[in-house]
Amino acid sequence: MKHPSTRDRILEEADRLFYERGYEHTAFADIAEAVGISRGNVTFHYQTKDAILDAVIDLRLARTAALLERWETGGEGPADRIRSFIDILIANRAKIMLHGCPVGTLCSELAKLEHHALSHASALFTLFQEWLATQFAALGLKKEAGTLALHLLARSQGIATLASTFHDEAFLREEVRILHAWLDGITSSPSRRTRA
Amino acid sequence: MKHPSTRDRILEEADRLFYERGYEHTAFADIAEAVGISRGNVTFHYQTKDAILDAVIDLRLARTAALLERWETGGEGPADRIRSFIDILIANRAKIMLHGCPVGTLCSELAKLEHHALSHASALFTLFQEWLATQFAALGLKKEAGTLALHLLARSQGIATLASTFHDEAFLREEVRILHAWLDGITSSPSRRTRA
DNA sequence: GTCTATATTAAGATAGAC
DNA sequence: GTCTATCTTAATATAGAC
Repeated sequence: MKHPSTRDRILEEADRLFYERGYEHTAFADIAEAVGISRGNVTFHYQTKDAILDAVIDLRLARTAALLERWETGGEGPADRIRSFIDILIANRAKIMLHGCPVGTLCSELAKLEHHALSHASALFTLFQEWLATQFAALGLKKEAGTLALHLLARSQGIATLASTFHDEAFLREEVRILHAWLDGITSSPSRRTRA
Repeated sequence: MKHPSTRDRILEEADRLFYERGYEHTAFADIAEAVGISRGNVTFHYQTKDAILDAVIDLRLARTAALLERWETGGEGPADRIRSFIDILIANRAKIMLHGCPVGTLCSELAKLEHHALSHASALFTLFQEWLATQFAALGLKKEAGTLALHLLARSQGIATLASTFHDEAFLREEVRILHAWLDGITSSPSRRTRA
């Protein structure tokens, strides 16, 4: 890790730039400049831009899986694990207010481009969804676990979209508070869970 | 309206293409082809692409204002007006599942581009927000009206984002059902409104 | 108002020297 | 592995004929 390869540094900068500027708006030259190498060197390591995108998605998938595994093996119960998910909005609020959610904005862009990598990128959502569904099931909500997981994903997405549009931290914090209240309502009174 | 000017036809096709393909991914040539004129003719009517974008946003603002006014002068009360807003997700589901929300996806793209038109485009959100806040205030929720309006906007955004990522109509319909239940909960028991 | 032709810039991608 | 140089394509935008 002390001496990352040029290939890894390209991947790292591409990951950041695709998030900050979007996939299409990021040029080979931008990546090369960020790494401090020539354009030709970038194409030596990754022949096409699509190849970089695929590698970036794989990197994000691996990091997401590792994050979820850390949360899974953590000492807290399923409710606290779901709270960890909700609190990403707070932990990453600075970047979210500038660039939105890295998963949602990538999927939205790829959907508009009708890019074949959309199904690859949407696996990021699926990772979160399945993990969240596992937590809801562990709370005794096995039947609605998948629906609740998608619902929470959608709520997070909407918060990120509006927070980045208005660069509004107060809104983001208020919505996170409401999400925690929603979760509390689910864990304490299961019969009312579909109301929210 | 029977004989729209070339300028209006350019605007109409640009509006559609910016929604379907995104702003940056739409070229002058695409607009010209859709209208059935030459590229040079497009630039005769709109000198720059940014000028087209500004005109498209103005068009959307005018149409949104007209829509909200129709709902406002309609016979139903504030709760039914909010239901009209929620039901756009159903009415426009085919396009939403393909291209997402026209407001949210435009604002997300412009935020990534750091485009100066973002503040112009975000006025679309503000139109909806202020109108929704008026309805919530009319329901006797004057104090929380602004927060509730933003909350509902965020919920709609999240639904549109996931619906377009997964092209999933069942998810969209289920989430609309949950939104209606949320609204019912607010109108019937105000003390629990911030829970959802 | 509409067209063709063109200037200019930038991007993705390739070839070959070192 | 890294660079410079170049090919090719496509995009915004302009100029000028009709």
